[in-house]
Amino acid sequence: MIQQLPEKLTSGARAGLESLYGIDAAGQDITLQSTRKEFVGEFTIVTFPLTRLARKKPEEIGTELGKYLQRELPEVSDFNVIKGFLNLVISHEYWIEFLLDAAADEAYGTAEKNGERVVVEFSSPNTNKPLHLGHVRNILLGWSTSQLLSAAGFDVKKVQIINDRGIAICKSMLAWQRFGGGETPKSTGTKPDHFVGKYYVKFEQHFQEEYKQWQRSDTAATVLANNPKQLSPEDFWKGYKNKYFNTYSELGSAAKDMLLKWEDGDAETVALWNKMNGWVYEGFDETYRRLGVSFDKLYYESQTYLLGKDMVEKGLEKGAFYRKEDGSVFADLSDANLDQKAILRSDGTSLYITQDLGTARLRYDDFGATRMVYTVADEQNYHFQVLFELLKRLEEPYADGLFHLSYGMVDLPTGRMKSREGTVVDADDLMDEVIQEAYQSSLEREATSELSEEERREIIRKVGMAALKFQIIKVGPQKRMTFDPKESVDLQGQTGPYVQNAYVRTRAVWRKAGERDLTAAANYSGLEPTERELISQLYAYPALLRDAAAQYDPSVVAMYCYELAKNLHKFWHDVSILNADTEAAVAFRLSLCRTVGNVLKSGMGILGIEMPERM
RNA sequence: GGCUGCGUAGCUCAACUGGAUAGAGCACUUGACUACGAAUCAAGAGGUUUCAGGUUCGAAUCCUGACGCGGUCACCA
Repeated sequence: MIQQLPEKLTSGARAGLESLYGIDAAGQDITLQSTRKEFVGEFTIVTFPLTRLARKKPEEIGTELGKYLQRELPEVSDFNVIKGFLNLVISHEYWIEFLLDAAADEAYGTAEKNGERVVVEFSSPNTNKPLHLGHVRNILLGWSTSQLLSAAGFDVKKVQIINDRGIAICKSMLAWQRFGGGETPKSTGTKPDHFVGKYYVKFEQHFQEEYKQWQRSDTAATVLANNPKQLSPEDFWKGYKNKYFNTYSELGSAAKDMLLKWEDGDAETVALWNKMNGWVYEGFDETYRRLGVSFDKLYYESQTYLLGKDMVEKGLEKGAFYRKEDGSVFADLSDANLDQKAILRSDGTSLYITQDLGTARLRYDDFGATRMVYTVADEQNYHFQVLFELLKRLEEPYADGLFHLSYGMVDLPTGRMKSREGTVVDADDLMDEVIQEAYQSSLEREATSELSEEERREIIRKVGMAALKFQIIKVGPQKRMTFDPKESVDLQGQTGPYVQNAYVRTRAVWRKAGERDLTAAANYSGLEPTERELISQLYAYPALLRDAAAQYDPSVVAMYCYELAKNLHKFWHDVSILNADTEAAVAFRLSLCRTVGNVLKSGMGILGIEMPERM
């Protein structure tokens, strides 16, 4: 279905301006917005900006333009003017026809395939510890954005780059080797990624212990005495930790040795590395499965970390980069307000940014995508500015389609999550918690009592996950958010289950209605305000999806679903459906329920939230 | 300190990108189940949109400055 009302109204308004005032309005912006719900009408034209052109008061323009539109456009049945606002009422017939069309269209709202391919990266964890709340926001955001782009017509490929190498995983490996005593996830009954994470923590504990002991040594005393800023020992040692790790620490050098061995391809080390990463992936897979997300392709840093040198060469040839005397390669981005940036070390080895250049190219070669979206927290804003600028200077074919889906970090009510202070909220625990809460809540209800135990468990899972997901996705991506676990288990108010409940109601009434002949719906007359509200909201859905996709912002969809659900609940309360006065009203309202249900399911589906048939 | 983002009800968030009396939810107070499902609805209370200027018919939104809170400034990732 083509959305044309806004275009018709604005072009009609332009024609009106020409006919009424002889203004050449071809290039004139017409401010069209949806009418606020305290006023009558569905669309509003703001006439303030037109006063200069027409040389009349805003009210007069509103009235004259209103009359013109009512006369010229069959879709406009009435209007009213309040100050500089011309509120247009859309005709009953138009709405009914629209609704019946939409009710018959299963895919209502989603766009035709546009043939353009986009790669969306999200999650991209390290393999040394389990996923936590921060990853959850990343994953939900990346996933829902993928779905959104897909609904907007793109051919989406979902990828992640797994940071499977480096010092972090070596710490876990070393700790397990030294302190593990041969235990395994199976032997301890631990989820495998948590098992590996436990050894990462264990490494840190032993390291801290070692560090404390060392601080009492003579060497340490000398270091402390030479402390240039005269800090207190406590503060000094805090900042010295990395230096200690790299120079004096036995555990530190053992971990670094392990990394070197890994880089040399030492068979034993690589086997250990494979074993522990394998455990982590097993655990991640389960978490991803529970979150309901999947990927089209996984990139592993161990296979990409040497990439990018050909890009460096290309940059040198193009004159975009330059080589210093010591052999290092830099790009001068100062004209883009981004400074000098190192691209290659003087020993010729890659940097993080080098690797990202190579990976971008690799993805292009793999998928031929003209757009790439990176779902990464806003602490890396600068990095992506640099990366995108470099790719632009390399004149890569996808350079204009790069987007950093930057999002704010997740805080707890107690402040920032800190692994060292044990305040990190684990993803698996969090899911358990919300599902448990949904279970408690379901005990008070009868609605699902005749279902089997298994069906009820499935509903409870959907409800709990909806609460968690909606809570996170409804916040705009750029915004740093405070996540209160107590609120995430709320099932009432502005929540996922609230929206689910609206859907369930639309399904319940249909179950009761059975098979029906709905042809009478076309004869319905006398739209209630709550029905008009629902219809114009449904009408806005396709454009809303398009805009949300253009902005890479799934929170827009979440808010829309909430508003639609809210109006459905109000409608439900205000009017009778099956007991309506006329057969036409029954048929019409059933159609309305069907379409609202479809759109709710579609919108929430984009967010990765499943709709139960009962709850 | 340079660059950058943010600051809206007690709390968590909106505000169609410059439009109407700044809206929701939670929490608080009150009312509605003999109704197609009350995980619902309705009502009340809650605001100098951090502050001070400016731009204009009109500012939470744009500009300048101040204050406050993040992030980032490696031949780390």
